[in-house]
Amino acid sequence: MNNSDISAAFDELGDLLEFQGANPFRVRAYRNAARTLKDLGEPLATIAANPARKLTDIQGIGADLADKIGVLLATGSLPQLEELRAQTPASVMALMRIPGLGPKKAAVLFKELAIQTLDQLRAACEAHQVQELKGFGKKTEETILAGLPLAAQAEVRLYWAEADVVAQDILRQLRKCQSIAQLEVAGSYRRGRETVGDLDILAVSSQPDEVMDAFVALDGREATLARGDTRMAIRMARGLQVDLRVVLAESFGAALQYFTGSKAHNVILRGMAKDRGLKINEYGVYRGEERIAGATEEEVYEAMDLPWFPPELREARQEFQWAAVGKLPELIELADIRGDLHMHTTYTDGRATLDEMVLAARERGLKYIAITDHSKRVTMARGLDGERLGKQWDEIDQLNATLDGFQVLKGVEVDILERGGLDLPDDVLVRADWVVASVHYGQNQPREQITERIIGALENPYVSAIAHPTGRLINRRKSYDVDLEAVFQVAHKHGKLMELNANPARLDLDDVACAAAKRHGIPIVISTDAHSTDQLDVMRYGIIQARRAGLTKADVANTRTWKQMQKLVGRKQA
DNA sequence: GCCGTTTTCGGCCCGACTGTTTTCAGTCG
Repeated sequence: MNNSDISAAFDELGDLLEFQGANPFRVRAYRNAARTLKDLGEPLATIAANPARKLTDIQGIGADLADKIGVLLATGSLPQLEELRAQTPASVMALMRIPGLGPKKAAVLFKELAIQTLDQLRAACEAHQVQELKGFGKKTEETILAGLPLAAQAEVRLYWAEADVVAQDILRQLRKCQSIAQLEVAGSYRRGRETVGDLDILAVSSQPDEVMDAFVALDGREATLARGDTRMAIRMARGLQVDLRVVLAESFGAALQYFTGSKAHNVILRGMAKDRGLKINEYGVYRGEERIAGATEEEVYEAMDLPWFPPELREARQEFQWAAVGKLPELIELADIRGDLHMHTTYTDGRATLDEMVLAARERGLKYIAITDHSKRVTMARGLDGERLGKQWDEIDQLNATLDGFQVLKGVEVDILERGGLDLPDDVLVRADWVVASVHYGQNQPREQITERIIGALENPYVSAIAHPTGRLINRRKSYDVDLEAVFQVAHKHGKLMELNANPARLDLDDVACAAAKRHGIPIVISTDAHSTDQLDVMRYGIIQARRAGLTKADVANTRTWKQMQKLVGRKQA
């Protein structure tokens, strides 16, 4: 079992225990542990196998959970989990996906009416059995019926890039409301998570009713879910929920901090406040009745002697430890990027010509790009053999002769073949300035085989980097089963780079894996994999993911000049 | 279930909104 399997087991235990009405703090302990283990970046098996180390040194892992990790590693299952599963059909857990139905109400439905599936729940509502239950009523029954279709459709989280379009449109519309003094989108959107489940809008106004009227009038609103004095929630297309919170200017910082989260980050922050005899809520920081901070995020954090945290770091991972020693990383910014080292042209499956890509890259302020069209195995993209590649490289040489202050690198995205090895011979690759290698076929091979293929590519002296190293497509396709730890060790040994693919559907290496690669001393290269000129703009999504990983300008290779890059990858001077 | 320089028991972040309630529980973020 790997870390994410064990993390999933703890998450499931938390869900099942919550449904059983267990102590909520016990439930939280399982969920905290699940989150910590998913972010760990080092295999639990490695720690467990080392007698000099203890699993209980991991924050949130005590004697009990350490034992359970041991059992999971040794046997691949957990008796307690099996037992709980037997008591609670998986379909019952789906009841809790209905908005307004939590563990308590779901348990009542299960115990009183023996409801086990969403279909049975619908029938019970239609027979008006549900409204007779204690704690339920006519309204609850209607809410459940209205929520059934939402629970049936799998929970869809939008790509950050998609959420960004909706968020910017909402901001544009709300800015017309005269009574709004300040406006921000908080939540996981502000933290730059790769997917966003809902949007949290924060507005400063002394006229909450006017703001809410503007909110109701938004183009694209499909339903109003709640409306109170200061809080409101609506649903937009694709089931996207948008929450609005209206606060006074004196509370803006506290509210922005609070609604940006993450929840785990806030729990730690509030615990720190409590230790100091302070209380933090969304209105401010309080000592007794007296408010001592709240107008800005900076003063909220300062009240705890903490620096302002970039939202991307607020995941309760490393940020409080970094802050404690004054070593918060200075995160990379889009303007730091000098070159883009993965893109395609009409030679293969790109939609723009070589000249068009160069012009678009120069317009975006880049100093160099690598053209990395596909190799021949990728037949769907009309991949290049040595001869056609040579023709492209001749064209690049001629083009470079005409360019001033900009360089086009002769590159290729060489396919890592199913049986291992690369799709182009070394005598072709040696002539390239930059080679990215990637897996396109045989993605379902077993872990050892995929890992071996990628390691084989890293051992080729002419390969510069591995592109989209896990192959996942967010919401659509899982990662290959690759042992990244083993890959990183070999990459570091041979001085190779790893790509963070900036395409909003890929974004791999992800934040956790990027941070792990950094610990191995591997430079990250953030690339667009652009197949058209406008796709060069996806670079900003990669930057956000890199920031979430805590990467600085120095950690990202393509913030350097190409000359500096060449020293990094140990290739010949052009 | 975790945690500890007030510590090995008794805490564990905090408030808004809804619906079902005559004062609060459940859900949500």
